[in-house]
Amino acid sequence: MLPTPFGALDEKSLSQMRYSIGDHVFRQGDTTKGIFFVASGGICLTRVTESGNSVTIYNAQTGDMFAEASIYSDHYHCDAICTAPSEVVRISKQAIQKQLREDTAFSEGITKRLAVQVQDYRQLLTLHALKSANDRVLLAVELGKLTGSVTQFANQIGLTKEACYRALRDLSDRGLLTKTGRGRYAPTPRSEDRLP
Amino acid sequence: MLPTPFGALDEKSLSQMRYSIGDHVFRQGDTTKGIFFVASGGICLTRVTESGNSVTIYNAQTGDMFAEASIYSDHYHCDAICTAPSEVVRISKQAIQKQLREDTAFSEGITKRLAVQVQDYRQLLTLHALKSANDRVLLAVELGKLTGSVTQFANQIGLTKEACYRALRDLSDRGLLTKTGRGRYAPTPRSEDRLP
DNA sequence: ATCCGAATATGATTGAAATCACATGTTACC
DNA sequence: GGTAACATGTGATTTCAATCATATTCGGAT
Repeated sequence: MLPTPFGALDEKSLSQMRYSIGDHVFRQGDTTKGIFFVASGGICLTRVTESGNSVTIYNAQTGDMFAEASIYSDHYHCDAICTAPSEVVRISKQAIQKQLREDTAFSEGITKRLAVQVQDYRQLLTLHALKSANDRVLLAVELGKLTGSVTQFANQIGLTKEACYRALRDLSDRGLLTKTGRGRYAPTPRSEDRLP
Repeated sequence: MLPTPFGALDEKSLSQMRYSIGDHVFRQGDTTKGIFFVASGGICLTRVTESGNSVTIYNAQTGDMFAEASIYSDHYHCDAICTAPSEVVRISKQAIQKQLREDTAFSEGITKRLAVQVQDYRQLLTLHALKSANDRVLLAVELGKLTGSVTQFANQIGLTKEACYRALRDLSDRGLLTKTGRGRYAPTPRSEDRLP
């Protein structure tokens, strides 16, 4: 089932697609055909900068949507690349625009989604503003950003994987993080949280 | 003046407030009263994570708005703390909700504003992802970010002012930028742009 | 007119992350 | 079972931005 408010849309405005690792869902510059929902798998949104660097701007996992803002622009501004065998639902742009005009609840839902996205980006920017690798990694882990691989995590927070591993080890040594498995780390609960 | 489309709102739905350093604009858990515009000063949004740490999620400066998503939730999910003597305009939640229902242009304006912000934040994130000071400064100048003081510019793009001055000089020496005055730099037109 | 604070600008030093290199572990696939 | 691809993890070295220091210029207040 699609997340609110997209459940209100007609079946005809949806297309089920399947992708393999490395497949492009769309490319930077393509004309916008709609927005997407990851039924299963993972789609990574990356943008190639002028200097040739590829930066991850969002890592959509099962249950996530992506390219929501494309309703308001003519072309995609990033690449969407499949990182795991995926089932993706494409929601037609025309259908969304029609529903926006005719259904106020739908319109409200869209606005809420965008507001949340703005919050997420502000959070990411705040993260990138931290200069120390330790500070950055600690905050990112506490915000729950370390879900997949450390490599992806490192890319998302703007560090090399090596710097990331080192920071994770250092923070674990200092007791600020707890290593819960190979490549798995969690924040160590603060003393205030424990009962006396 | 408030950014579009908030100018459409009645004067009665706005409250001008003044805060000193350390004052709370609102607290995590407070019932939502509206969204905010920083007329001058600075407001820091912090959140207490599950592990008990207090983390900064956004640092709103003069001209920024914050807590937009609170229109759609009953309680604020972070603290808003004043970091510099500030003038803040509170925009009533009820007034916004009323306007959203009754004024389609206003509703569309909100949505477009959020969509534009999403694009802007993506651009800023792309900028921050560049590791080299030269690359970052060059791209930022090309994007027209250097309008006010170099000090502000440096802060915006996540570099120290010293690193910024050095990059500006280096890029000028290499001919990629042109110094147009004290603290003023502009991109050197590429050869493709000049007529033969 | 002059005093003060902030911005501009640059030089010297240091420190931390990038880079390079490499070993091991894990998973998927033939 | 073998191997290819990739993730995890760490050590050694280099690079480059942060930091510290200092001089000059500009604008606003007295």
